[in-house]
Amino acid sequence: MADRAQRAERRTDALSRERIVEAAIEILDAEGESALTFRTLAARLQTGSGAIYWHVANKDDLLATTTRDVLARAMTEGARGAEPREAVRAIALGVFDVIDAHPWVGTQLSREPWQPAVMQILEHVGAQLEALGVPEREQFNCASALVNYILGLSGQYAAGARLLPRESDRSAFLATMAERWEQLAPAEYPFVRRVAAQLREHDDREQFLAGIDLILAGIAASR
Amino acid sequence: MADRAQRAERRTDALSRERIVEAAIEILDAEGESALTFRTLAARLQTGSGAIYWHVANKDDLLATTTRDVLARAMTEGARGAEPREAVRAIALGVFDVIDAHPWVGTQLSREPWQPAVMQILEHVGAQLEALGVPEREQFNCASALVNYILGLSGQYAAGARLLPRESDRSAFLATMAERWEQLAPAEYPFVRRVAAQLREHDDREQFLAGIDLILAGIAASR
DNA sequence: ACCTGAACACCGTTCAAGT
DNA sequence: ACCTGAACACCGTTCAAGT
Repeated sequence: MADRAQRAERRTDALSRERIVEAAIEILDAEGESALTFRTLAARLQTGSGAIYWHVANKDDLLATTTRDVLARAMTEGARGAEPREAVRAIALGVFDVIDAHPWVGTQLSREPWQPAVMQILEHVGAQLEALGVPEREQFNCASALVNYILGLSGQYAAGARLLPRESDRSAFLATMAERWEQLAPAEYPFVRRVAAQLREHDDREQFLAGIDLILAGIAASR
Repeated sequence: MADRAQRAERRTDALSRERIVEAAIEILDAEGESALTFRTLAARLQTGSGAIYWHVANKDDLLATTTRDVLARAMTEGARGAEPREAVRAIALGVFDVIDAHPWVGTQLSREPWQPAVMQILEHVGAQLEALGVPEREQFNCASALVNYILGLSGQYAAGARLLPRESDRSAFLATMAERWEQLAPAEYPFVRRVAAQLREHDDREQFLAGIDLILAGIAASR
């Protein structure tokens, strides 16, 4: 009996890849990318920093796994059943919402090429193209365009969140940016100055979706 | 006379923002992103690492400047005169070629939001939209779609180059990737497995351009 | 005003030593 | 087999001291 209780307790306490990844996600969400170190992680798991290396290869491995895990949840939810155009929009919005909730995912997605998380997005987007009537030999280009657009926005959005003071909101950030745009040299930046007002009022999510729709329209047009 | 000669010599030796940025670009090009530290930079400039801080604010400042400088050369070249669709393609290809030649630029572009280098791309792309007949209130969305797509590909391409052994070429890298795609679980990755063969043969530059054309077609279609 | 370079406060990663 | 934690080889950045 004492034996069993002890074993059960041991098991709860035991380090594992899953527990490490879970703790890493918690730190990333609560305190941001810069707060995740092997020392803080070891402290939270009440172990030595070297112990972590028994379960994960290195920091890149750890970050790729956290990213894939968080993204996988969003990927399985949306995009079931729906009409293909709607499915693509749902996948894209799923990714957007994950990055809105966990900006560090956006950073991570553009750090390693063709990492598992990116493959998931590529697969789910690509799976819709057949139903959209895209010829086989153009499917790769179309999927690549959609994925690269999604990754590009992810990166910029995450970068914005990274330099956002924790309390301040996105609209204040956009207002500051818009002001900076308006102060650019008129001769060099006529276009940027013209759209500065739109930056202030714009909704990131809507603009993101507008880009997806543009690519979908392009796919439909060049079919 | 002696005085003048000395002054001239001093000037050549003197540290300056320009010389620092120039040396940083040389290191980045020759040895990659990980080789650029304030210590290697100071050694190459034959000075102390602290001296660099007199001329640049910090490493982010330095990297943002190197990125803007390298990109600015490409930006001013292409895209003059031409028909607006061609101009957009020329701008995009200009960015692609810069990143092909200096992969670290791709990494850098997605690290800070709306940095000078990104503003340059946005301005040049946006300036073509009026001529393309895009209504004012949609110009921001269209420019954003094009820029985010360009940045997304930049990031992936640079990430690929980062883990490429220095001697090996891109096609070997693609072959390895294609093999890995073919070994993914059939049930989970049917689409990716189907396009794996295309990955092996595909041309990055052409695929990049195909994406630009897709967005341009979408812009034309939803006009 | 500009430069030097040691010092500070960190990192990721390794590894001998423990259990 | 798994964990500990000191040690190693780095970083970016600061700053007293020099010229």
